[in-house]
Amino acid sequence: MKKKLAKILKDTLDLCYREGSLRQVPLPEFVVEVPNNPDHGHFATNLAMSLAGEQKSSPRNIAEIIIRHLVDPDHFILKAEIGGAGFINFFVAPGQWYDLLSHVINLKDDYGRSSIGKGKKTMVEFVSANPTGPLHLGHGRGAALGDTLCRILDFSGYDVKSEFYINDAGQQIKMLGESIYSRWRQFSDPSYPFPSDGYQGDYIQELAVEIAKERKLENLAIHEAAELLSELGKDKILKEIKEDLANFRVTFDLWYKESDLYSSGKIDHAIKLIEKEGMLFEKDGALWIRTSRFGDDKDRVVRKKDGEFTYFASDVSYHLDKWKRGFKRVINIWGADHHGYITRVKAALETQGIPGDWLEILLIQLVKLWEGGAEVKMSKRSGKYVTLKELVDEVGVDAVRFVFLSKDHTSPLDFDIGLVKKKDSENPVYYVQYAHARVCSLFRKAATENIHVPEQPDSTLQRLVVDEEIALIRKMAEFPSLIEEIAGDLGPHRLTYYLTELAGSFHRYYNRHRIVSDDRTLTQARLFLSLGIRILIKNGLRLLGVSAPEVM
RNA sequence: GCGCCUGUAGCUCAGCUGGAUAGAGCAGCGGACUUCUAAUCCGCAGGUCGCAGGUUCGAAUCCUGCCAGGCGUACCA
Repeated sequence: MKKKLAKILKDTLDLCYREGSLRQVPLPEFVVEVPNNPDHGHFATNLAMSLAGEQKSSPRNIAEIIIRHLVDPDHFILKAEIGGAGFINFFVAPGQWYDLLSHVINLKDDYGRSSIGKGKKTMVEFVSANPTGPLHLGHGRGAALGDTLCRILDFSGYDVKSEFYINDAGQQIKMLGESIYSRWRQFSDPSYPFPSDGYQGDYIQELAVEIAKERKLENLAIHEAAELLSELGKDKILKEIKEDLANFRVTFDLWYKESDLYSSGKIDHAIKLIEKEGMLFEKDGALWIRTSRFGDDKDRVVRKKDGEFTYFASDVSYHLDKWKRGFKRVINIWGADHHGYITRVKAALETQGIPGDWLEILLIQLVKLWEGGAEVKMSKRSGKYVTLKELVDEVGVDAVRFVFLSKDHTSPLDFDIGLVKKKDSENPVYYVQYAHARVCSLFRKAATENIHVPEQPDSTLQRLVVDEEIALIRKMAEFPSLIEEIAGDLGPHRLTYYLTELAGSFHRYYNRHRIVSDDRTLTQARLFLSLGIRILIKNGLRLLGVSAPEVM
């Protein structure tokens, strides 16, 4: 509806230019928005104010000219007024609202779907946890965000793929094997030393027990055993990670192994490409990329003097590979502690002429865990952190996803276990889900009274005249543009707020007005309205990966 | 030192990319279930938007400088 209004305004300006009542100037930026104050109409625009400078006339004057010339062949606008310093406030004709509600009901699950993505090939890479331990809450936050972005981008017409990058090469995997080996030896010899920076969690012992049952470790040399344990341990942990994610309603289209970059020679190839551009040099026995040419503080090592590639090397080659695979929009979700990495990766890509804005990196700020007023320190190595699985088992997928998604990812998330553990109430997700269940209950009630709502909305909609009813429909109208905006700015937390507001408006309406009553046509009209609410909540929750229960 | 993120009600956070009187949820106080689900609703109270300048018709939002907190600044991954 905002778009329709914007078009009317543009047509109106054209008319004014042709007529000479306004000086022809380039179209200024202006917005059509929903005012907070209902007295300010259903929609408002600042068009006249943003024209004022170029027109050398007062905003209110211009507003008056625009209102007088409004090009509105469909009688979309009921009335237009000047407000404040020069806002134009629009009141939309009631029939438009009924049309919109009908539209929602007809489209059902597809209401809000769009094609603005134009099939653009897009990748969202997220979680990408090292297969050296179970997922923690930070991973969970990234998982919820990435998964929801995929759902929203897909809904908005992007050709989107989700990918998990598996760091299955390098030092940390070696350390995993050594850690398991030590724990295994300690079963028979408690004094056997444990690596100082080994993985501390209980899961290491569990893996040792499990693998010892499957394989004979006794006959192997230390390094052979450790290598075997690396391999098997990594696979088992990865399997567990996949299960935890699936349980969290997160699935991936693609799993990409770091080790494949080595075995396929892609790292060597990437380095050759960079060398070809003259951006590679040798110093102190190591190989460096001239990332400082592209905004980095200093140059970075890709191959150490011991001949091993750095993690940075595989990351560069990984991203060059993403480019080669033809992705036009690439979104990475990283932990905030990786932010120092952004410039150097982008710099390395720029040596190949890949523009910096091709890669969108979202940094997830920390999830801080509180229990009983004290902070619970999390550390991947300590093994003391609460895992995603533990939290999900305790609170449920719906609550965890909703809470994770309800904050902008740029701000740290304080997660009070005690509070969220409570399964009964106090959790915003229940507020939204309850509205959905309530609507379902209304339909059950109506059925017992032998009231059946036709498939297609009809003229009874005209019985919807109360302010709250129009406000609800107006709220529904915002959904498609909200989804479009989120597909652009990647801030899905706004959807959780939207749903909370929508549910709130409905709860308020429900408490104030009787829906199923003796008045048949009114009942039918209100059930249509409720159906619209149900569709919106279900669609919104689906995009968040949260269920919409019919009974609570 | 340098870089990134953050600072809005007692607490946790929104604030639609510069708009009209800054909003929710918790927590506090007071109300509403013989009536469609009270996991709900209504009311009260709570703010120098970290501080100081600047940009303009207009700033929580943009620019600069401070202050405070978090994270990062490896030939680690």
